[in-house]
Amino acid sequence: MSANQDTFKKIISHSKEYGFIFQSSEIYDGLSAVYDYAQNGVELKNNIKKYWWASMVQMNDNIVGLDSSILMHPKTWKASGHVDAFNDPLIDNKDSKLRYRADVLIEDQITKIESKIQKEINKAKKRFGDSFDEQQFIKTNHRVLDNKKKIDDITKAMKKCFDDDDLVELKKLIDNLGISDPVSGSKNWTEIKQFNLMFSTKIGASSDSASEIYLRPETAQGIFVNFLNVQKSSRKKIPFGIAQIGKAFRNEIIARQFIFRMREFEQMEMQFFVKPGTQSEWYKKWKESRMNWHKSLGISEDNYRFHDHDKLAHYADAACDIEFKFPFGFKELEGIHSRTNFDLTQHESHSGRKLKYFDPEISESYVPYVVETSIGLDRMFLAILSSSYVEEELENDSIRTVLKIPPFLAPQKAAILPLVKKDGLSEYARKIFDNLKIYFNVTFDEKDAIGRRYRRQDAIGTPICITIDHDSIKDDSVTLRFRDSMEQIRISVSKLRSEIDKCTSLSNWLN
RNA sequence: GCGGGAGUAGCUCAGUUGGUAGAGCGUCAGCCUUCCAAGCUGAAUGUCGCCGGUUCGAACCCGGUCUCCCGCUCCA
Repeated sequence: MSANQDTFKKIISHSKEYGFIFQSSEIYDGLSAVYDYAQNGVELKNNIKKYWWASMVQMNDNIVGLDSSILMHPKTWKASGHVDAFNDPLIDNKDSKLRYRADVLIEDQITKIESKIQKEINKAKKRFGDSFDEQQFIKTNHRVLDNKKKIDDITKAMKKCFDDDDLVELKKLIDNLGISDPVSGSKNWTEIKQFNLMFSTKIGASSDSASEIYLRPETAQGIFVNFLNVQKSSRKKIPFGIAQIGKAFRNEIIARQFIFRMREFEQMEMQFFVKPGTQSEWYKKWKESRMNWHKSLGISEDNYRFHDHDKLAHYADAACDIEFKFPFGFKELEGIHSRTNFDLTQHESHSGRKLKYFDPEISESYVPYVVETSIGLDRMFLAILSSSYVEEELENDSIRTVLKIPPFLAPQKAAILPLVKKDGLSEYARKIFDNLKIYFNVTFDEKDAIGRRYRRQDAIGTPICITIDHDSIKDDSVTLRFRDSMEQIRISVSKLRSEIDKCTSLSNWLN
């Protein structure tokens, strides 16, 4: 096991032990790839949301928020392309243990036949030289015609299988074509199974009137279908953006790596609507802007990199990921996509409604282009957790486990700790706690030796410990002990609020 | 979904050829302590992942199943 995997295991254990993340329905043996956020996890997660929301919506007067529903009209997913793209007929090779998309295997076969035809043409070209009439050759050569017919038959057969949803026929097609595993050459295939990555449920309580509906596989479509409503009611002019935080659902074939790939997950997305032709400039701007946001967290910059997409999705004219160095390697944390006008145009044609913006500057209407920033909240959570988990060796050879979470994201901002329980220290400390809890998430602990209590707070990432001793009662001063440096300073009780605020307030990180 | 590994207290793990369920840490109660874990006393916590089989008897053997980890595979 590599050191990184070891660290990853420790982080998973730590998450459970200190109340960050539990597996869903654990007492029933859990539910695969579904997790719950516990008392400290929910605070951290909420703080990440707050920071993102403040950075995007509060700090940009041309971005507004939205909270659209998880359930949407079924036509949404037809328009977006998910109904087609998220349905894969998959087949396994029993010998090589490899899995393929059945339609891709058949298409590969077609490509092979096409190259046969091309070879035939090239051969003839050589033979006949300048006098070669390619069109005539294709029309008359029986080998070319045979192969053309083959392709035609296969295409038709495949189309029929998909139209009829007939996977048995599709399997027969693979057998009849003698398709073998490109790696092993084996023709020992399993049956074809249909995988639908979208969760479906029924809307309508009575079974006869109920119709199938999907849980959204991404939050973006909720923004697109509301585009004109938001634009008109907010009176925003292009360029402007709509931001949203919400859950999305994917029935992943495999879902692994803790909260990195879950079936129920949360996205923080912003769709930025721009004038056609200006998209690449905005794409660049948001690419840079989003990377700066990540860097503002103070996590080592070596942990981030861009990954520009070579193969673009059907809707995009440019796309990249911001990848983060998770314990299991660099993986996608956020995507920035130039989505063109694909989504809005699709919704126009499927809904029959116009989704055009009238641009007063040029007195013309158009379907805006869209630049999307989309970040996985759970991945962001994991990025922060895994990069802030530190095991420090101290001078006395003891190990200190500490979560060096950016202070404004920490679940608890401060812990109030009476040095000893007696002599009225607890009562005095309790008063301080009651005064501070109005403004911050603070916690109170009087059990065990003071050093151990510091370690407990280190383990959940509390940036400040406030220790009350015998002098405190005399002169109203307390000791502040800082998580990262373990340094201590003495301050007056009256300055506590401003001191904690200075260290942990979100507003210090904006801009 | 396939292959490999694993599942015993909150955590990390012991558990002999099948014979009454264990430790350390943590947690809780109390004592002692004026500043960086491991001082003292006591306590709680387990359907040994789950179901079935073999057996006089199963944490241990067998079958099934669930979950997790690793590798494939898939991935807007």
